[in-house]
Amino acid sequence: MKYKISNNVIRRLPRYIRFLELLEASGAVRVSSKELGELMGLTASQIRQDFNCFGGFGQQGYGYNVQQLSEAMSEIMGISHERKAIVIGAGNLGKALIANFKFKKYGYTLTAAFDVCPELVGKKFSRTPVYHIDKLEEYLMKNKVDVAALTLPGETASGVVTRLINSGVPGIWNFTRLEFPATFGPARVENVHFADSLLVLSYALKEKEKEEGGEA
Amino acid sequence: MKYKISNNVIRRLPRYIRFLELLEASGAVRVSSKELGELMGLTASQIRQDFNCFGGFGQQGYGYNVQQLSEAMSEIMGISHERKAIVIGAGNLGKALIANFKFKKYGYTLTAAFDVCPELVGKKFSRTPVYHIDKLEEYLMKNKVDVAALTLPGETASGVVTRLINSGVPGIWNFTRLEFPATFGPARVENVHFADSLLVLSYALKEKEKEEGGEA
DNA sequence: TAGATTGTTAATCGATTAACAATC
DNA sequence: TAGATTGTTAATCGATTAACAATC
Repeated sequence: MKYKISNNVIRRLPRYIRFLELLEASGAVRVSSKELGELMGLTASQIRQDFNCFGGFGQQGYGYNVQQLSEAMSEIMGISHERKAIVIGAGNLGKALIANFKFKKYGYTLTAAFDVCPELVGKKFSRTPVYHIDKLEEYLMKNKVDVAALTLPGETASGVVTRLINSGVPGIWNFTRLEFPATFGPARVENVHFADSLLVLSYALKEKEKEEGGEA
Repeated sequence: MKYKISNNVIRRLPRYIRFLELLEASGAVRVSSKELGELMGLTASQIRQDFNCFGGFGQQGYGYNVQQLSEAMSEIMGISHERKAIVIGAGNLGKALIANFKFKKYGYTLTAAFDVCPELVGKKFSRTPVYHIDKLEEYLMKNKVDVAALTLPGETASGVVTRLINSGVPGIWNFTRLEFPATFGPARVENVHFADSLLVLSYALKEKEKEEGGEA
């Protein structure tokens, strides 16, 4: 169970969790790798290989217990670590995270937001207080923070990342147009680039149009 | 130049574009696969292989012209198709897209937003009018739409997708908690799941902690 | 020309799929 | 027990890397 798990596998795990929760919600108690594969568009073989990176969750002749498997996957992703998050930048995207993102569901408590805008500082959104970004170090000194979500303009992001790392924040969830390396000094970074996915969609549309043009 | 390009390559292209634009902005005129590889954390070999899926953009002994290459990549992604987009759901995330996302930069014009909320319907955000979702079919009848961004609650997303597809919208940019297949009937779908990336970050943090624990 | 770097072929590596014995 | 389905090994496939001749 303990060597290096490939990145491909890791990135499939959250997807497994989502589908398993869906199954759970629909009342399914057990699922076979074949059924799950059909649902998710994967081969049964791949699913079994993926799961067996972490040990045997199934039972021959039966399949997998949906709830048990779902919990095991969540556990592997570290959902029970009781982590703390902050949001930096309380613009629309920051507010979207504050108001709608289910931090709790993924093991996080959102403890604060930061912004420069005087109209926002001092307010609360969905019970999350907004502090001035100048108070960042002070806050980090007093409060453990595992992940900072960057929802601020790209121009200012670079400096903020330096400050976060200097204050020992280990996780950066980056929504800005900048990209930081996955391992950035002592920190771990996840970059989310909306534009990338829109471009991939554009490409798919182009391909589709070509196919249709070709057929006609 | 014309067979099937692998998904891995396609998903790397937007990233190439981003780094090339960065280089361009920094005033670089030429770049070698070696330099670009060091910048992006890829091998020079892989970069040359990727580019050569689409034909020879470089020049032996010289490298690649940054601007030319960047434009060629953008072109491959179909950036010049002059596409139209709408946003469905004008909550925080919808507003974030409307206000901050550079649709133009990626070849899109954002033409409308839709919502159910009476406080929003009839208003404009950053020059984008918000219509009632009941008017969706009417709007789609009169206006070509290539991509609909779904920034509404998951509960209502499924029905909206059916309506979009019935009205012939070919592209779905899905930000809800639901997941649709990449090819969903005649439509092409890109799913964006914030939670997936946060979980991957959680996993990375867990690994980091384990390493540090191990060393100590 | 000599040096650099591409485009491209060949080699390697890793990931996915297939197969099947183990076993519930 | 017979049937189903896992866990796991072996085979295949595809993606990445290495190598090098072509050429700017």
